[in-house]
Order: sequence, then structure tokens, then C-alpha cells
Amino acid sequence: MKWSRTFIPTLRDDPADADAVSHRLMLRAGLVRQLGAGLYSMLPLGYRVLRRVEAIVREEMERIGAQEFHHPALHPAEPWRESGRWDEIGEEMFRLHDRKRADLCLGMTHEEIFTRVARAELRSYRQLPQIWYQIQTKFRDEARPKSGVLRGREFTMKDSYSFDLDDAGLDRAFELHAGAYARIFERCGIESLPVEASSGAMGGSESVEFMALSDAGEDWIARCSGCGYRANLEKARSALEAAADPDEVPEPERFATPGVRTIEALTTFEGGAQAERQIKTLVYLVEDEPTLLLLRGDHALNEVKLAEALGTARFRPAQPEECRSALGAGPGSLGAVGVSHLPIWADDALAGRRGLTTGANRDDFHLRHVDVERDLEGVRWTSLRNVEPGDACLDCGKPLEVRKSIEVGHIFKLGRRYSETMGASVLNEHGAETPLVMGSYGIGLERIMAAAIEGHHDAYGIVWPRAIAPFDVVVSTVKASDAEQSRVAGELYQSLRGAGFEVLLDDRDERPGVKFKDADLIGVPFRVIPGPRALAKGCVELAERGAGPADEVPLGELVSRIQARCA
RNA sequence: CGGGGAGUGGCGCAGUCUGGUAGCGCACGUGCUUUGGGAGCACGUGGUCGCCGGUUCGAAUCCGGCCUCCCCGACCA
Repeated sequence: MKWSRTFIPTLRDDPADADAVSHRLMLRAGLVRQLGAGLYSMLPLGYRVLRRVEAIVREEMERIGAQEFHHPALHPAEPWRESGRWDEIGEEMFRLHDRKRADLCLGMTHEEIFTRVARAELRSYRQLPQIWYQIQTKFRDEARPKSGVLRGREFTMKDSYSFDLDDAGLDRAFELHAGAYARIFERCGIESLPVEASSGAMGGSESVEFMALSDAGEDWIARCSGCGYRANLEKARSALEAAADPDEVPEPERFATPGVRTIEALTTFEGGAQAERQIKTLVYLVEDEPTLLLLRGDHALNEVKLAEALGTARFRPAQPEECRSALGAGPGSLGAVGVSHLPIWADDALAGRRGLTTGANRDDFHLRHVDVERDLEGVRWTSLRNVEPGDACLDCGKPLEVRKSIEVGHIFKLGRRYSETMGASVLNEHGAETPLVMGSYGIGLERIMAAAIEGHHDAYGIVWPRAIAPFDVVVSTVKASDAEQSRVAGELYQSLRGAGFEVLLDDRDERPGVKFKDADLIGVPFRVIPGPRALAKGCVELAERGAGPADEVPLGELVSRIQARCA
């Protein structure tokens, strides 16, 4: 294509509203424009990238035997009511009515829709396994769209669903997807890490997220420096050094702590305690019932872990008055010692601890000498705290690192969550009705674009991984009005295209600096310059984006040289 | 939803406090000169100052309401 005839609205300045690197560069390189919060128009250059990503995804899905569908994005409420999610999902689902006032929604995912087809059409175990997928627009009414395309309200997702007769079949489908995903991300130039993840309200037994390490991401993952342990922070667990607690402590002793309302304040209070020798007592209303949550003073509660432990997401922190009516004191003076009328959940880190300090359930008083085993009743133990960098790995003891990352894919073992609620079954070999065992697998395509840019850019612009670059080669004339240069550029353009490359011919009547800057910005992997100096020697300049200075290459060898570098 | 910031030609911004009818850089158009890393000169095009209402002789500027966007947090199948 000729650049002069192609719509590539590059920007010289950074747009004020773009913060994330990928967002900034996608705007500046003319890939996308914003329509509204979390809504982006794909411009020709951006859409080229998206289509190349799609092509890779299709190839890898077909390779594992998946078959492509295309379902509506607009759904009647019924399937969602059947699965129970119409009511489970809150404001994140876009809901609307048609002219008959019937409820509809815009699909945020398609478990129900695929399951309906499976229920209607799959009759026998002989038809299994099936892997079905689509590339579709998804809609989510995000509370806070951000970072450009990274968290949009409308986005493109490859979602697939596997249907098997048993768990072993599901395991196979899951592994096939894990392999396909690893290949997809690798081909797209993204360094991705599979991590253990929380399944959230999606249900199911096991899930793995594929994370691209990046500060632009919104998820934190813990990764072991020693073994292969990796998990989303919502799931991650860690070991702690054994606490240097006394072997025996006297009975809990109440002492006055006037004005002390925080862990921090108690650390500096005369006769107080270090944060790691305190019990942090939180009161939550869990399905409207007051519940105590205990953590070590210096640890933070992870609400996703809490949800998993409780088996419900219907909880919230109690208001100060609610704490008072439950325990007789306000926040800052709360504790679990002597509490037998309320459920108590405690984080593992407190197990076996002695000589701790906690609130006395009386304003301005605390208790010291608390022995968790001895002094607390009816405690349920679980992991509630956030893993901190440097915590020891549970498996090998090496320190964990905590990194920010972008979730580019997520695969779930759904099991029978949807087939049972929606009644999707087949006859097994004994003629008995058996619910389908399902998996669901998603990849965010725009996120791949953004993650690739986050991982591959420099001060001048994008450095596209070759497989998803909008063009393979840009041929830039130094002086468009020079007949010789234009002629050679045109010939190179033709021969490169003949060799199967996507080529952009920068024939614009611009100064060379402008053209070079633009070429750098849009990040095309190879740049060919038929400049006067090289032409005089029968050569052209060949530069690889992000890989140092240009080489002079004899005209006739250009195509093979680029092919060689791509091999 | 809580907190913070911002809406002024396509982009980046000044002007708002102290009211007098809109300006700068880039981009864009025309001409000339220029042509190896975002050229120079000259002339020019383009703005209901987010929207509605109010105060005033007069509002980008003051007052009230609303909308939108960005950032932090909460949230996130």
C-alpha cells in the first residue's frame, strides 16, 4: 500500500488522556481512536494488527481441533436465567429491553449460549469430545474502564468451550488449550506466564490465567524464584518464618490504651506490640451476619480469598456502629478473645501463635499475652492474607516475587456448573444420561495488542513483534520527487510483495526526518531505504526496527536477506 | 460508588483568580526556497470556549444544575 493513500493519522505529541505506554502509542501511531470511556475505534492500521492476531488465534485453535462458531452478541435473558447468572451477575452486565419490553443483555461471555446449542444437539457420548470457539465482541459495564484498550467496555474475545463425557476428557481439553495459549502468546511476541488463578463467580474447580508481566497491568502475581510456583495474588499462598513466640504465656491481661485505634499506633504505644505481634480483627457482614476476620497486624486482607473461603461474595466491611453492636466496642479496640457467638475466620499466619496483643472489645483497652490456640474459640483457618514480596514459597522455601501483569488469557475447568443447571447431557455408553463436563477458555485480543506494545517499544515508538506487525516492511524514499529513488522504491515494493510480504510504500512528499520518525512510531519491523548513497553502489539500506543501524544490501539480494532474517 | 483532576480549532496548551467578545505551538491550505532524523519564509483556513439556565450593559471568565473524560481506590464472568 502507498502511505500517501493510507489513513495513518500519527500524532506528534502525546495525547493528554493517555497514561499507559500502550495506550499512548496506539493513539500516536494511529491504530485506534477513542469513542468513549472504554470504547475504541480500530483504525486501518490497528485493525490490521488485530486481524493478524486473530489469524494466529484461529490457526492455533484449529490445530487443537476447535471449530469456529459465531453467536449473537445480543442475548435474550432466558439462557442467563437458566444458569442463574441473570441474577448472580450485578451491574457489570449491560441489560436492555426490546420493544415488547422483553429482557435482553449484551453478552459478557457465552457459556450459556454454547451450552444451549450443546444441550439441543449433543445426544451421545459418541459425539464427544467437542471444542467450539468463536471470536466475538464482548460487553462489560466496567466500573472503571482504563488504560486504553486494556480494560474496555467492549472488546474482542476468542472464547472457546469444551464438552466432554468425564473429568479426564476435560483435563485433556484443558491441557490442549494451555498448549495452544502458550503457542499463541509466544507467536504474538508476548512473554506469558501461566499462573494459578481464582475462578471467581464463574464456578468450576480449577483455573489458570496467562499473564504478561507489565506495569500497565492490573493483576498482581506471585512467582517463586526457585521452583515453578506462580499464582495470582488472589490465590497465592506463602510460608512464613516460624515466629519467635514464648513457649508459655500467662492469661490474657487487659491494659489501657487510651486513644490507640490503629495497629500502627499500638506499635509505638508504651507497652504495645510490634505489628507482627498483633492480631488485626476485622468485622465483616457476611450475608448480613457479623463475622470476625483475624489477620496478623501487618498483613492485608484479600477479599477474593475471603470470598473463596466463605463461598459467597455477599459481604462487606461492617460500619463502626455495626461493630459496636456486635462486640461492644468500635474499630481499633476489637478482638476475638472470649467471642463465641460469632463466626471467626483466621488467617493461617496466626496458627499456633502465642503472646499476641489484640483489642479487648472495650474502647481504649487491649489484651496482651493472647495464645491463639488457648484463648480463641471456634476458629476456622484459611488463607486470607495477601502474599508479600519476599515471603517464602510454600513448595521450596525460596523468596517469592510479586509482579504486576496483564491478564491476556484465562482458562477454566467449569465441570458441570452449566450442564447441570441448564440440563445439558448425553447418553453414555451404558445408555445413562450424563451431564456434559465443560471447560471455558478466553483470550482478549486487544489485550494481546496492548501487551505486545507494552513489552516491545522504545523512545521512538512501537517495535512490533514480526508476526503481528501491521506491515512487514516499509519502503521509504528519502526524496519522493527523485525519479530514480521512486522507481527503485516501486520495484522493491513489487518484488517484496511478490515474495509474500505486506509492504507499505512511503511515497509521501515529506522530508526524510518525518518519514523516518513515522516509520519508527508505527513500528514496522523492516525498513528499506533506496537512498542516493546506497544506490550509487547498487545497494539499498535495510534496517530492522529496534535492532541497530542499517546495513547496505545489494538490490538483488534484498528479498532473500529479509527472508533470511525472518527464518 | 468514594477521592482527585480536566473539558478552549485536529493534537498539546495559555487565557478564568481580577468579566470587555479568544490566543500560542504543532498540524492543515497556497506559494517560493528546501530535502538523510519531526525544514525556512510569506500569506491563509479552521473555535456555538462540554451542555442548560442564571447574574450583568457585557460571560471562556462569576453563580446554579447537568454531561463527559482521565487518574487513585473500591469493584472486576
